[in-house]
Amino acid sequence: MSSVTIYDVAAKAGVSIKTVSRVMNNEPNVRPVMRERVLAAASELGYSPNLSARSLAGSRSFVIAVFVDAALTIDHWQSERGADYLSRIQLGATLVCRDAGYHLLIELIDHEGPQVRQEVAALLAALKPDGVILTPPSSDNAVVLELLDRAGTPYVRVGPERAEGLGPRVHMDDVAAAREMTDHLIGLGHKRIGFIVGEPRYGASQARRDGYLEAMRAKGLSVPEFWVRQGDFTFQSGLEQAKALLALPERPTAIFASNDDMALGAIAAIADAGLMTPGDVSVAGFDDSPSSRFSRPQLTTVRQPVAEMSSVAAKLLIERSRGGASTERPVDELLPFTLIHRASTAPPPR
Amino acid sequence: MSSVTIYDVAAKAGVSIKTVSRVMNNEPNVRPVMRERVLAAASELGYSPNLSARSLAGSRSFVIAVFVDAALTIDHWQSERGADYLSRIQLGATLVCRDAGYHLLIELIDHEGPQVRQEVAALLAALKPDGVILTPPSSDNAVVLELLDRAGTPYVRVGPERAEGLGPRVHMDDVAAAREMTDHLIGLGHKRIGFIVGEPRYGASQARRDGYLEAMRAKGLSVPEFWVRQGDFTFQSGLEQAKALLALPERPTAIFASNDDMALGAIAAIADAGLMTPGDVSVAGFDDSPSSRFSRPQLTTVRQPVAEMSSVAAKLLIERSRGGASTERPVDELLPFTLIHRASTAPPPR
DNA sequence: ACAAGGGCTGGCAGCGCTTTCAATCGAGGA
DNA sequence: TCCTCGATTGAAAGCGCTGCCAGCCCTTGT
Repeated sequence: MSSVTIYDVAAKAGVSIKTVSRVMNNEPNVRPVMRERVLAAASELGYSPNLSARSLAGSRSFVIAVFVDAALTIDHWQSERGADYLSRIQLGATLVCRDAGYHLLIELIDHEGPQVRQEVAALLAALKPDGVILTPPSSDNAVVLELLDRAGTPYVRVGPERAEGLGPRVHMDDVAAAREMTDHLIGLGHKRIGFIVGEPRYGASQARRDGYLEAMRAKGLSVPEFWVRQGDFTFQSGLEQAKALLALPERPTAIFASNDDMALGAIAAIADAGLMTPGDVSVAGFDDSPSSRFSRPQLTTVRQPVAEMSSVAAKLLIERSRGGASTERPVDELLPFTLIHRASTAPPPR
Repeated sequence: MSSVTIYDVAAKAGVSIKTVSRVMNNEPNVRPVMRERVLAAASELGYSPNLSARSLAGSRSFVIAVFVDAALTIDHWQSERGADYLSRIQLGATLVCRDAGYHLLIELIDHEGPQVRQEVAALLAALKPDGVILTPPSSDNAVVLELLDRAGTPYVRVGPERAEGLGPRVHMDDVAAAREMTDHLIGLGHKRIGFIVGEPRYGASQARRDGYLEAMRAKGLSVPEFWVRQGDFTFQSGLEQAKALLALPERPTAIFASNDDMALGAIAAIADAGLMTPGDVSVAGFDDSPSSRFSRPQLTTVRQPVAEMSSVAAKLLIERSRGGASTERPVDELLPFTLIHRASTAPPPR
């Protein structure tokens, strides 16, 4: 109940509270002897500085906030994608925060509607976080970015659609990833490769399609318009669009879906059509979601460095909150993806 | 940068800061006229009370912390289960917090090892959260519970193993759920029903097995020991244990796995054996994880009210932090589960 | 030997709020 | 009419810490 304060430690160590403060903050200009004595007293008393007091008195709050879209979370919280993506984001950030003595605050933001401005402003005013990690679609929300800038709160945009000039970002190269996966399929001998596009509201959807198209064209393969189908990241849409592809007179020998859920849908469609994966039709996904390993056959897919992105983001923010000013050039971290070759892709039937 | 303080609002409204404080906290004894005037001034200035200051001066921090096991998160963060469970926990709690003006803090706790005590103590001292939501295995960790009690921090245990007497809890009846699912299988005509137990460190594993055994015995069906296989909640273990079951001279006509991942493993094993689900062998799971809908056939499973549990937990904590003292009898909320009948269960082959 | 420049410590004034308690104003009761 | 009580307001005292600055000591330079 009655917790240990800095005064208690100071008294026990026989120093002033200012010295205790110095020790707790790892400031220089404290003799090792003093430091030891204070540390001993602190640990004996089980002292831990009060965050609110630190935040109120000083310029740091030791809090990193993560902005997550409310509608998205609620709509999609049952889908593989949402849950998985968010967990990974959190894992990366939480680990970094814990090690640095920071704390992670999750905030649901309602991006639709007119109250965003007020909501976010209130949040920033109340919390004064040392940094904010923006997940899509926050990463591209003009209002949010403006308020953050105006409040002077450092932030990092994770996986944003729009390019530089909008503040620090940590992302991966969706175009290259899709291109490489397409190259992989072409390398196996596929020439007729169908593509299922993701939910158009996500920038990643366009990027992945572009990568696919680039790779096809680079190899001189024509891409009839009806090979590129519009999905929405759900299993169901993958199922339907794959069915449509399979119904074509000259059906594709491979299907590349922009995420794993849709790829699983495609595998289901292939099975429903009495065909085999990858014997008759290869399937590639994107995300390396947990279920990509549970499917039969296991899915060839692209692993996104989601946890890594948020952990880099958290590190940047913490570093900055410690270091003080922004001495650096604009941050633009590009993290590597990985192609995961599993069993769902193989050479086309000859 | 320079934010709006209570003084600014007080000045603008022509009242004392105390009155502004009263209005912001919805305290009684403020004339409607004053209240209006203050509210107007506050909204014009875009004022939002500083959380740290409130927490430092007052007795509330407006922060609810969620304790999550670190090892679990890291080990299993790739598995369906971990990610899904956690997201749901967070969804429920975050929504409630947002509506109540509270904030959700995620804390990774390292339950193994000797430093738990110090780690948790430091956390509580630093944060002074108004409440803590304990997820398994925190829900049953003696050290954590003791520290929480000693610090006087209210908490709610979500889905704990051990029964009452250990503080408030919100949970579901795993035994009944497993019993009902088993009854469902028996009702379809199955008599030889194999069971795959989950990771033994989880209380839910025992509970579900017990429910299965109860149902079998209640119907007078004997359960040879080798029908009950030890898994560990992973797809792989489900696959292996199901293989073992299928290899039995008189193989079961149904397999009930204590979670969906293992159930998916069982479906894969059945397919590998050249058999059909549910034509030859029915499969039931537990969790209603996203991928339970993506499997072919779609999985019959039990939906746990995870988001509901955490949302109830958050509500209880917020209520208590507002209401003040603990006037109530020990909290013990039992939330209903739901059997989800999908395509993986059917009558046994005759 | 003396001044200048560090390294090390403590003092003190808040940070922006809530709490406690005192003060003021009316209305109802003796 | 005077007193009491409740409803309203405000003043002052911190909450536990950090930022700034003054003061001390000991080293170094000349």
